[in-house]
Amino acid sequence: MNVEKIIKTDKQIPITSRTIIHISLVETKINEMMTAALKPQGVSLQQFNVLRILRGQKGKPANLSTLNERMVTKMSNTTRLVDKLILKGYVDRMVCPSNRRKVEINITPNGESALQKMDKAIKIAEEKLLENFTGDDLAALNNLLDKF
Amino acid sequence: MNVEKIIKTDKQIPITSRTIIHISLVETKINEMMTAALKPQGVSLQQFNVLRILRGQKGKPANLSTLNERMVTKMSNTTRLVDKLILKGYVDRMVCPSNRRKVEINITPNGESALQKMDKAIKIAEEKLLENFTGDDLAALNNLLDKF
DNA sequence: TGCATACATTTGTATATACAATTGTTGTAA
DNA sequence: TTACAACAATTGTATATACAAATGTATGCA
Repeated sequence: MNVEKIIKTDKQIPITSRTIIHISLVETKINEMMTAALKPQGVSLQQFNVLRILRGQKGKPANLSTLNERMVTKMSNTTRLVDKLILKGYVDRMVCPSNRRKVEINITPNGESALQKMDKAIKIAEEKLLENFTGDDLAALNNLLDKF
Repeated sequence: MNVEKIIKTDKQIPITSRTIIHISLVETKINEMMTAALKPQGVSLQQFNVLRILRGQKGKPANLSTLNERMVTKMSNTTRLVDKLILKGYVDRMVCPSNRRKVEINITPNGESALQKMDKAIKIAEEKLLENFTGDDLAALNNLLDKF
């Protein structure tokens, strides 16, 4: 991790920036590894997250606002994200009968079994990412991140 | 920060994922605040980083590979990033006379003064982001992030 | 009933990014 | 010298994302 190198390029960068830059670098690394892990399944990280949320619904359909609330994405993208999952046959979408403004999104059996494969790949990637951490480290890290 | 809410949506998400998701959420928050801070100056976070690197060169021109090495971006984007900074008059680019495959990129006086305004805006955003952190917290956080 | 307003989602458009292929330049070995 | 590989940057294309505007639906109220 080359934080120091970046900081040192410009003496006028304040020390507090180090943390900010460091987080950004770590996040980039995480993103790259997760994306690579999901590549064989042909889904993006965001698509994977949608599938996980849907599984957590346990059959109860989710509408777009719910998905959006639990994700890190903007509303306009959620529509297109779901579009792509439909194309892959991993979810289906229908107009909510009780309120036709809403849509109901469900994970398909096909989606569930694909998700299981993704879980395995993600788990391996995570173990690799976190190999230097003890349980206490992780707890401490979470506590610190909560301060943001 | 709504990490728990996300985790709880799907019981099958392993505990270690909490940290990973948490970092991603924090990074998103940082990104949003920094982007908002830079908006009045009309530059993206990436463009700001290029300008900082160029300032650190102290007049010595940087070529694209150098910029790229110190950034979190892919090569193909660096070209277009610099294109935009040229349009704004913040940097200039010329073919390197000693090796015509390379280019030399410099920050302009115009760019330097714009960068000073950006520094101020970023500093304010950072202080807001880090208001709950002590110096020890920041040191601990950096140490933990180094384990990635 | 009719109309304004709020809600849920979608679409349009500009910009950003990733990845692969391409261009132009240099170094080097037959 | 020429042919070929390596290098540095750029371009093409597909996909992703942000933001604003538009669509269709429901609700409240005169």
